[in-house]
Amino acid sequence: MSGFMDSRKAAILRAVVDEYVQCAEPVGSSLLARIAGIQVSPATIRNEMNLLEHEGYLTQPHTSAGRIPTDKGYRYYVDTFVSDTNDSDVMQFQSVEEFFTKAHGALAEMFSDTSRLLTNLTNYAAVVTGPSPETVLIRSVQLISLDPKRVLLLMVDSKGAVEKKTLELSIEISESELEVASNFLTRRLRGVPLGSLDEPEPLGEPLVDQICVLAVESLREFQGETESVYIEGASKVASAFDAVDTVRRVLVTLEQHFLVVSLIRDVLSKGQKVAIGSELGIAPLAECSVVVSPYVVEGEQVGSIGLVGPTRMNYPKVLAAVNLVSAGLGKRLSEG
Amino acid sequence: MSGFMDSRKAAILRAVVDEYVQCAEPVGSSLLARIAGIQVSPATIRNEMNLLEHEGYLTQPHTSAGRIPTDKGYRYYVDTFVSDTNDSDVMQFQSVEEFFTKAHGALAEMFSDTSRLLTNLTNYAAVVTGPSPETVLIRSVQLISLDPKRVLLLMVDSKGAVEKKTLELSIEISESELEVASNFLTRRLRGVPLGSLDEPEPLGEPLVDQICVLAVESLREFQGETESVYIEGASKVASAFDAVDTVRRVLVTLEQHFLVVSLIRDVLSKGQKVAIGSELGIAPLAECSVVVSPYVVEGEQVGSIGLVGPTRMNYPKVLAAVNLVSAGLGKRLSEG
DNA sequence: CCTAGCACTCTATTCTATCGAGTGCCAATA
DNA sequence: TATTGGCACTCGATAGAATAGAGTGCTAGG
Repeated sequence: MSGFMDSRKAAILRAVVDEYVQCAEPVGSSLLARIAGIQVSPATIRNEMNLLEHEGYLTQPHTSAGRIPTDKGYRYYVDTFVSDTNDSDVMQFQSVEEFFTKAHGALAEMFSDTSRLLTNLTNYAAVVTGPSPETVLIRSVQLISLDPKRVLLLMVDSKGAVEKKTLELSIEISESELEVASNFLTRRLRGVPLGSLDEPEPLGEPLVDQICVLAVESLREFQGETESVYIEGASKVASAFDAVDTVRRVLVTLEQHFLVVSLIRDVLSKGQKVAIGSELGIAPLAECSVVVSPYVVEGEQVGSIGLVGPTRMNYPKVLAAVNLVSAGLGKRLSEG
Repeated sequence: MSGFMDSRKAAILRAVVDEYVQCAEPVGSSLLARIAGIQVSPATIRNEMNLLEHEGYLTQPHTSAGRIPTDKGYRYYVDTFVSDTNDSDVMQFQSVEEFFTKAHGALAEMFSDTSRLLTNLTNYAAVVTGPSPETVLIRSVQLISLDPKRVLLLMVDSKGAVEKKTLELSIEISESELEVASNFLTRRLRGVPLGSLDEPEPLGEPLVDQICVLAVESLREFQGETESVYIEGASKVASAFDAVDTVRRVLVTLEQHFLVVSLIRDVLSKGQKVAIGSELGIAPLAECSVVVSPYVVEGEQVGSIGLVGPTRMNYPKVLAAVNLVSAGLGKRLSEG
């Protein structure tokens, strides 16, 4: 067992992945001999494939079938043959470019539209996570009277997102007092990260102070809510697998947003952009791969986009799409 | 052919639907004779079922199988046996009640949480449509300075929803001028329906007037964006059908939000709460039924909720759930 | 080191036979 | 006249056997 990957073995592995991704059927030695740029006989290819199987890169569904890649096989393929540079074809590039120049509107729509764009580009499920609360700064705080005992708290953050909440008061408060409180809060909290809010010093006016305390309390709650996730492409999942069981399992998993978010976070924290099958550590997603990319706004990484498809996916194309969309989103958000 | 539905035939039809909804298998005469409260022999039941088939209420998958209901059969069942009153069981009622008393937060989250509630109650896909722009009144308009030449326009509407847009100015404007404009716009536009905005009379200050015109223009654009749809429960669709093709078709259709919205609108406009299979007039949803209910806020019907499941669904339970949730949502929105 | 040849394995397909659920019809019955 | 037991019939579902073919591993010879 020469547990070592010479260039011919690598070429064969590559060809198996390419072929299987395209046709979804186990690929045999004779097919490879015909197709690939490998000028050796099927018998030689069989020998190599045998080695590749023993080393864990390929597997056989059954004795008399061709080979399909294992997760380890995909991993080698991705690490060796898929470049992370944006060498995508021009058509895609243009459509993405166009999308981001035309796109405007609220942040939430921006994210969900981006998610839809990515799912349509790739035909797999797309995930876009909004900015995490640590990177969000408070820009403005407004208090708007709904009726004498209820006030709407509005917060605008540094990314232009708006959060709101209704405050219930035990006592009545006048519009002018609200204005004082609004101004005080905005002046005091502008530029403060949403993640690190402390109590404001009292102003001396009991009514205003009371509402300020209430407001800061509520602002803290926004911390959790700014964690937003946009997942699109359920129908693509149904197209990607032919066992309805698998479809169900994957969709159920994707509906647990926190799970998807932490999954993406985990992949990124390992410095990876791709995670394959068992690498995900989530049983229902054993047949899935995830491709992720953070996006950068004004030099700062604020969120990430991801893609969930079958392990048997076109990695080069998907990686290019994810890179492109994350770059586009970052650029767009830096401008607006 | 006595093309007339006596009470025994109706009872048999009812039993077929009940049984088929529960077991998903064609039901035969002997099973019915055992189960149902019908005290006649299988032979008699066969005769009745034969009639029901010829009249279009039942059908046979193949000669030697039991019967399953047709769309017409389901329709008769719903019209005859399913009451539209809220006689749901107490457990459900409590959990829904609890949800709506605890629920708070932004309108968008309210809707998507409601959609999730309904999909979890019923195990089918849920749709919640937000208020249509005609019924929305402006409550407050705020202008917030981002930098000297850019201003964030915020609008709060009568339902507590917030819309925002960044305005790009050709000239610089001071914070105090912004405050004047904010106050003017709020005073002038409070209570005006978003659907019918006209130009404000000029105030005399050119800078302020210019930004007011710009703001009103932008407010008009919000009209389209307040039309919101929240669809949840893709994984439930995957569980409801066992043909992956059907799952794919249904999911693709549900992703076309405008289609779903107009579907619900159509059903409601006919004064119906249930539409079954072919009645929907949408080929990919031939195997689906839709249950809808408008919800009422402060006496006015502002939106609707809907449910999409297989024709073979538990209509009484689903109708109760939809009614309950729509009532809860309406009540909650009337308060907040 | 490569490759042609060959025996072998195992799936997928086809065909047949059989089983059994459920029917429609008819004659008997209350 | 309405109901029912009896019965022949239909047809899908299941199982078994035979076949074809794809692809393999191994070996021996270039």
